[in-house]
Amino acid sequence: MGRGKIQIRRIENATNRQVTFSKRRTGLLKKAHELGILCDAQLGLIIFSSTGKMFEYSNPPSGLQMIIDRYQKVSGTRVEEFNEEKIYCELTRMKNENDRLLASLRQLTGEDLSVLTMNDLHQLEQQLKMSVTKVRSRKISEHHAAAAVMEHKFMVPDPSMMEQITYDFYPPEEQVKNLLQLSPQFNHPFRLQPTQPNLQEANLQRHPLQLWYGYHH
Amino acid sequence: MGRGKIQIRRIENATNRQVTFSKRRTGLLKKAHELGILCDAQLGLIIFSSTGKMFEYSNPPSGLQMIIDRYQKVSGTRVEEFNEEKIYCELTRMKNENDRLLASLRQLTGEDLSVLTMNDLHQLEQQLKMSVTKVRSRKISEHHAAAAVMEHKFMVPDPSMMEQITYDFYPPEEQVKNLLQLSPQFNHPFRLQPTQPNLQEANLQRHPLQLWYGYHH
DNA sequence: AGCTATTGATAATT
DNA sequence: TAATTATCAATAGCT
Repeated sequence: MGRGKIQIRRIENATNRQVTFSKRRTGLLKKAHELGILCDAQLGLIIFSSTGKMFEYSNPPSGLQMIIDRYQKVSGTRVEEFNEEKIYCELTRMKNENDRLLASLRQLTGEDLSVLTMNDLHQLEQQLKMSVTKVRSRKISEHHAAAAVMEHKFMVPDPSMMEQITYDFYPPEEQVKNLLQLSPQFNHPFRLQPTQPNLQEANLQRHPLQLWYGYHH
Repeated sequence: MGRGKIQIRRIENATNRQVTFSKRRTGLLKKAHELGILCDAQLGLIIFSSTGKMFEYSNPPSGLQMIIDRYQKVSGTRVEEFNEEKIYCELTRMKNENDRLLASLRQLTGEDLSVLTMNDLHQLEQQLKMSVTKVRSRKISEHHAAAAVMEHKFMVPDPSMMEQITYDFYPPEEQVKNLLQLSPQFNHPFRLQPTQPNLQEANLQRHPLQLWYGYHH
């Protein structure tokens, strides 16, 4: 229903996900509203975004709470007591997942290699070399794509340009910096130590329930 | 959205109303489902037809009751329920942290470079080169430490050994494998796709309360 | 936030 | 009721 068909699966790009969420949420609320009006139905809708923000809809004259009450009566399985233990288990599981990911990152950045055996180090080095290969390959693709845009056509690689291109791909050693301490405007995911907390959820930051610690500064 | 435009007002013809209700209800549920998947949102929907029949939807893995509970916590003002909402926020925050870490990993492994600009790619490549340097440095330290243990003393580097050492540090290309698909016994943190779930928390695995999903397979 | 090319949903009809 | 299809509506990709 747009410029191209999409697969119904989680949108990985956070920006796209947010934009799509906003658009489709609006569309969904409109559809819900229309259904209630057209067919004289009573309906309630609750949405929690991935950032924890809540949206709700209910068609007048009944409020969402009234619809929920009606639902509770019909379903009759009101769980009075929320199982907090399950949430804590989920938090624990996610924290461990986080720890694993962080340990992986620190190995891939060479920040912490303490637990690795000699054989692990061998394999890690190979992994890194493979990554470099992929990055270089991607750079070449990007370069060609950019060139195509500039020239409004795809360029046939010109041998006379290769030296310059090669030079571009391998900046002088003077440009080598610790990528974990990049300039503030550089804020891509592989930056491990952001200078500020994630402000997308300022409301959450105001209540920093720190159940665990160790990698949030 | 059909053979003709319609006004959004109650459909007086009962048959038409019922048919439209059925069609639009299906469409609404589909839209809700898609929104949940695409944008990683948690949502619940309750519909009562004009004849009193109830329909509901909630996106897995959380049930409608759980979403209602969460709604009650947010909309309600009871203090004892405030802490639970903070836990939800913490879960959300941690999930986003997880997303960031995973994105970083995929960049460091070259698995997903799609969002990076040419400049980012430059910096990422430098980061990877630096990692390789650190890994090699670590390997040398390890080698010396091992040698010291073997000889019960620290060895002074012997120029005649350096060739052999160097060879050890750079295995033949035939040994280069995809480190993300290592043998089962290799279970170090930088392995991104374990063949089995982390069994360190077997007790938690028995209660897999999956509040969200999208990157656990 | 706006703009369209496209896909998706559905009102009318069979 | 279900299937078909001409139309309208929603929205994906871009700017």
